[in-house]
Amino acid sequence: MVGIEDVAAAAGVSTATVSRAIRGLPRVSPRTRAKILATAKELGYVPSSAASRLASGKTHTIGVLAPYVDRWFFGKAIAGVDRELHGRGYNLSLFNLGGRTQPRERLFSKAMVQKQIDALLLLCMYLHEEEIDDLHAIDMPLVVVGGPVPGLSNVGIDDYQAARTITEHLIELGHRHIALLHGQDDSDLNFSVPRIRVEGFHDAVHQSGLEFDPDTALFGNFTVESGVEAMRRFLELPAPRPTAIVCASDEMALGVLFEARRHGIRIPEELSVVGIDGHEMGAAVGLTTVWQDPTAQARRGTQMLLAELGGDEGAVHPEKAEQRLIVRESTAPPRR
Amino acid sequence: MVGIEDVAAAAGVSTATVSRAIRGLPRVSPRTRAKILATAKELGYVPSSAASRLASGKTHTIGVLAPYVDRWFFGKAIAGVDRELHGRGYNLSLFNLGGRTQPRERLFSKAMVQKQIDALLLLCMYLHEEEIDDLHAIDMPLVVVGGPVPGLSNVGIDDYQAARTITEHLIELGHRHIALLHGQDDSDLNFSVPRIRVEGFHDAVHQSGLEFDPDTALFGNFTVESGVEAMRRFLELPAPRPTAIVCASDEMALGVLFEARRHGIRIPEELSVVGIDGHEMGAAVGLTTVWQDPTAQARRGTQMLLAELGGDEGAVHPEKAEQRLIVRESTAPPRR
DNA sequence: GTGAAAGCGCTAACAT
DNA sequence: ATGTTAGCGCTTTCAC
Repeated sequence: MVGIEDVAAAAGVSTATVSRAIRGLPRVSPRTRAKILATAKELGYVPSSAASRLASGKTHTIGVLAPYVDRWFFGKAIAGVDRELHGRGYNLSLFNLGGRTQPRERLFSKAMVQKQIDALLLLCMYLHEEEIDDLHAIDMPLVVVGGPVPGLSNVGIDDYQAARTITEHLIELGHRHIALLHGQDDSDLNFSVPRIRVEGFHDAVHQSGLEFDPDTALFGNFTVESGVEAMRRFLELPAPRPTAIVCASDEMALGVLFEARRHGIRIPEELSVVGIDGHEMGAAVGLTTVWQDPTAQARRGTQMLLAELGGDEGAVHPEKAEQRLIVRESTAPPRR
Repeated sequence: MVGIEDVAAAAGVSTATVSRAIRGLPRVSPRTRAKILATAKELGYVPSSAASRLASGKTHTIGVLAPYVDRWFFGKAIAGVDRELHGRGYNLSLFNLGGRTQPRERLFSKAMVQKQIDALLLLCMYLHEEEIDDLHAIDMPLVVVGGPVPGLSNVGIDDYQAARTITEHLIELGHRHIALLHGQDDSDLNFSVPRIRVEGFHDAVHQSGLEFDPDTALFGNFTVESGVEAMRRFLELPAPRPTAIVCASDEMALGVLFEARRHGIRIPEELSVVGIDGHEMGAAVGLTTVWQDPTAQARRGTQMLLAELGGDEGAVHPEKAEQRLIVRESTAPPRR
């Protein structure tokens, strides 16, 4: 295996100079640098990242902690991190804590994360109290993308406003009896996104002088399947049923839409359905939603991390992301 | 920072013993091991992965090379790798070559991959000739999950058979005029999955004595959006239009379904639609398909990699994955 | 602008 | 079962 010494010898310089030249550091004359780069290429030299990590203390790796990778928001976000890292010589290390039910190790301050990465990007997820504590104890640039985590900087949309916006859209159309399909699970006190969206919904309803019938609160877990099931339960509700459903995510809204069609319920004539997220399939089926861009959010978060690593203190800071109401064909005034 | 020497000193043993104890190697008495583990915990010792990598030459990291992370197959597969690695002390490093159009570096034999990982799991993708060559030159356990790459072991379904199966299902129902929506792009000679699926389709058609009208060959890129667009083009076809469409992926089939409904075309009465993959949303909308499980495939591939790293020579080998025709409500005999 | 040399914190022989 | 020690291949002062 050709090492830095071989290159140094072949180029007639010291290893120190080779190191500087390869990394593009100053204090190397153009001629020397050119010569070194040429011989390095000729010899097929590839620096040992292990040695470099040990000597420099930098891993040139960003860790991404995500609860899932095969769900819309997370897949998009990871793609964003990747795109931002790609070409900058940084690696992306993916960490997964497993779902919220499975037993999971406390790994924040542990080996898995510690010393393996230079910075951490956390995708919104279910967190236990102690995990949040661990997070605060981590001594490296850290940003969360998605829902806010108390005390940590995050890049994401205003979920409260998103829920209000979409609910008010329905109210403006004339709906007075609105059902809610949310992903709130009372055990998940620390996953704030579902809760915040629910709050936005309730506030919009109440401040419009309407009432919310608790019996029309449906539960899901943010998947299409849970939307399908929720719709089945909705159909068992006693008449008069709500004329609209606010879903806490597009994926659940899609499930609702699909199941509604299956039962011959015409959307939006008989039932208005809205979601939040801006899932691509929503566009294909005409789902009214509040759009957001997880990829862009993750890119922004990654940029902050990189800037902070580059010595730009304070580069990591909270930042609200773009969101936009997109009215399509799943909403209309109620018939009654 | 507390290092191995601190632990050794505090426990009254040598660093070598600490190393063995921590890694669970034999030749350490239970008492000693217990004592070492205790003091290590007490001191908050965390091994430096950089030092360990340098000294051992092992990175304990598996690289995953994927063209996308935010698409169904890839998200599921990455999740599978992660799940298999999780708990085994292995890290997952995600590499992305960028789409097929963007300029991309040749990174297989380069720094990004070399010396950063112990093994590579490749997710089926568009590969240039020279990239395949690079792949063959890589000196580490390597497996591909998904479509086959010439000369490399892969875990995946029989795409040819999947396409035949789904096409023959239509033929058995009585369809004689079948359109095809594929993802084949003639420039992508080396991404075999689209091509193989197309072959399966053609063979099924021809061997049933039917003819395929080239004008009913629609192109897409495996996304829902491209399915939507393809359906628009389908509707512009002169009558008599095909009575069924075979889509090379469920995502495209979903797009077709959505757009068909938008135009008031009743599925399956007026048009039968089939896909391949087993996408969750397919179940929700009643899409007939050939199901496969990318997560399981990736887990299997990862297991092979890990076994090979564990000294189990020949652990990596080609293996066909499970696939199954699932008939739902998007297919029926043609009306005419 | 360049070189010499001392680590970085482990692991792996080998010795005991 | 445990200790000794020589690296692993870079980076980084500090001299020159």
